[in-house]
Order: sequence, then structure tokens, then C-alpha cells
Amino acid sequence: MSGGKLDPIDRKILAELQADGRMTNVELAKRVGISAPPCLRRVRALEEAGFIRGYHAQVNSRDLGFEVQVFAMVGLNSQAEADLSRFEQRCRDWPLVRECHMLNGEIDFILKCVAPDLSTFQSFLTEELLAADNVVTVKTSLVIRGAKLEPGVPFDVLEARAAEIE
Amino acid sequence: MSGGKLDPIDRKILAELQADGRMTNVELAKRVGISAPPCLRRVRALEEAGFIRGYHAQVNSRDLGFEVQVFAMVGLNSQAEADLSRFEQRCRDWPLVRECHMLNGEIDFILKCVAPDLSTFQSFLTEELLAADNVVTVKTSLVIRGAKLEPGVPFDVLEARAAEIE
DNA sequence: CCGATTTGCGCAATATTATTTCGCATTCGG
DNA sequence: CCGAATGCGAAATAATATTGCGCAAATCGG
Repeated sequence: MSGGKLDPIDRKILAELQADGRMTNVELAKRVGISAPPCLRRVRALEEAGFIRGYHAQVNSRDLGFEVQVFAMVGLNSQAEADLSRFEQRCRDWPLVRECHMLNGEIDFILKCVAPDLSTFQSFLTEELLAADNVVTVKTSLVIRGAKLEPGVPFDVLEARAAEIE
Repeated sequence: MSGGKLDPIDRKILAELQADGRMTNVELAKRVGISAPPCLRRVRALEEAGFIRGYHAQVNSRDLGFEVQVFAMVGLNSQAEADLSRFEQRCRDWPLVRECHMLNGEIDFILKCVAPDLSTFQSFLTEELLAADNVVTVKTSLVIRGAKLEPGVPFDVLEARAAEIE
């Protein structure tokens, strides 16, 4: 695993842990075809090297009382790096904003937001987001339903590419 | 935990497992202030009841060779339920599409896509997405950088609300 | 208000799993 | 062809998960 390159076993480990992050190490080892100790060493190395950023339980936000999900497309006045960074920091400070991506094109940022109800979101929108420095336009779209929510990366595509490269 | 309602310990469990999905049960028990066996029982019950949908390792897609992330805003011709469902099924079948949300407003769907490189994405865009039945407009925006990527739900907001309700 | 039922805790015992240690095989550069 | 480096896996040990109770507090019908 030295030079930062991954062999097929490493990729299999990542794929399995992406699919089930609580799999026991013995089960994982069985699936990738090596014994438990080297398997654990590989997992630790992958964590250490940053290929694995963390493990998270996927909670059902609707059941938890966050009925509203919204995508907000934000346009800024100035795209100077300092202003972009300042806006990003704002987003990090807002708990209702779960994701913030800087985009190219007319939209500068897209935010994925959650809220317990519409009025909570509206308050956030008008009092926080629209009121924020440097924000010019915000277009929001309510999520009606999530049709696909796959975490991470398509490992089947990755394997196909890896096979090509060989 | 009977009627589907959550007590403060359950919420703490969810918060902790959302933050670190591989935490051992003893550590979790320690943090939420009960002993290991009832803690494990609660976790199982939360999984069973669907509050926890699964556990996933968060892999670093860029390091894995998926350099390109794109948001695609899709407009359809017909919004009849059958047509919406057909499009959603298409999205589920496309590995490069990781998320698909149905929205209100002029945009019908927003897709979060990944690809190893731009040309792979362009091929997907022209040969698959734009060529798909019922698709009228697709606006794409490249992700320049991800400024905030918090999985799940803001438990601090949840706790604040829970406190109000009491 | 009281006893029966329910719910949920935690101790203690057992089964699984994680982690360390170490020796062996393979690879690689000289 | 040889020593160093890498990575595997068996075996031993340390932690953890899981099960099986008994017990206490809350709930409920009378």
C-alpha cells in the first residue's frame, strides 16, 4: 500500500465498507479473501492515508422531524477568493445547511438545507441567507422526494477502469 | 421506545452514531450514560424501526479517481407520475448518478453525478441523460470545491426543538 | 390507592471480534 | 544470488458484543 496506490483488495475493502460501514473485520476479511490481521492493517492504512474519511450512520431525517429539504442556488456579488471563503464559512456556521458546493457557471453555490418545517426554513432564508453579505440571488427548490441516495462512489465503475488500465 | 417516539438517550445515540458510525457499543454506552446491553438493544431497535438506514464509510472520491462532480438540473416533458417514476428508475440504473431528487418549481430533478474525468461525464451527458426519454432540458454545473459536507441531520437543532416541546 | 403488568436497566457469563506478536514466504534491487 | 523490505497468516491475548437473568420504576385497571 506504500506509494498511495491501491490494489484490488484495497478497492474491495473500500467498496465493502462503503456499503456497510459496521461490518466486522472478520467478515470483511472473509469477503476480500485475506485473513483478519492484514485486513485490519489495510483498513487502518486506508484511514490513515485519507481514503476513508470517516464512518457515519445514515439517519432518517424525515422520521427525526426534518420534513423539509431544500436546494438553494446562490449567486454572489463578488467572486473574489476572500468573499467566497467568507460565504463558505457562513455556510459552515449554519446548522440547517448540510452541504455547500461551489459551482462554475451562473450559480456560485448550491446548498442542501434541511428544516423541521417550512416556516423554519423561510425564516432562515429571509433572515440569514438572503440577509448575508455579498448574496445577490437565491433560488430555492423544495425536495418532493428523494429517488436515489447512494453514498459515495460507484465501485463498479472504478473496477471497470482498473481492469482497463492493467 | 415503543410508540415510535424517541427519548433523549435515543437521540444522543443517533447523534453519536451519525458522527462516528464505527464507535464501539461500550464507548457509545459510556457517552450516552447507560450500560452496554441496553444501549445495544436501543441501537438495534433504532435500526429495526428505520431511524438508522445503514452505516457507510465515507470514501474520498477524488483520491479514488473521481475527479469530476457535477450537479445536473433536469427538466422533463411530462410530469405524469408514470413518467416521473420511469425517469427515477433510469437514474437508479446509472452508476454515475449518485443522488436524484425530485423538486418543485421549474426544475423537475436535480442529480448529483460523479465521473473519473470530464470526457466520461460528457459522454454520459450526451449519450445517456440528454438522450433519455422525456428529458427536455439539462443544465449542468461543475463542482469546483465542496465547502461543507455534513452527513445527515443537525442534532443540535433537534435537541433545541425537543427542549422547547417539553 | 394497590397489586399486576409492562418496560427497561444493569450485572454476570459466554461467544465473537479486535489486536498484538512473531515467524515465514515472496519480491526486489544490487 | 543475497540481504532488506513487504505483506501474509497462525496463535495468543485483550476487548467487545451478546445473551440470560433478576430487579426496580413506571403504568394501568379496578
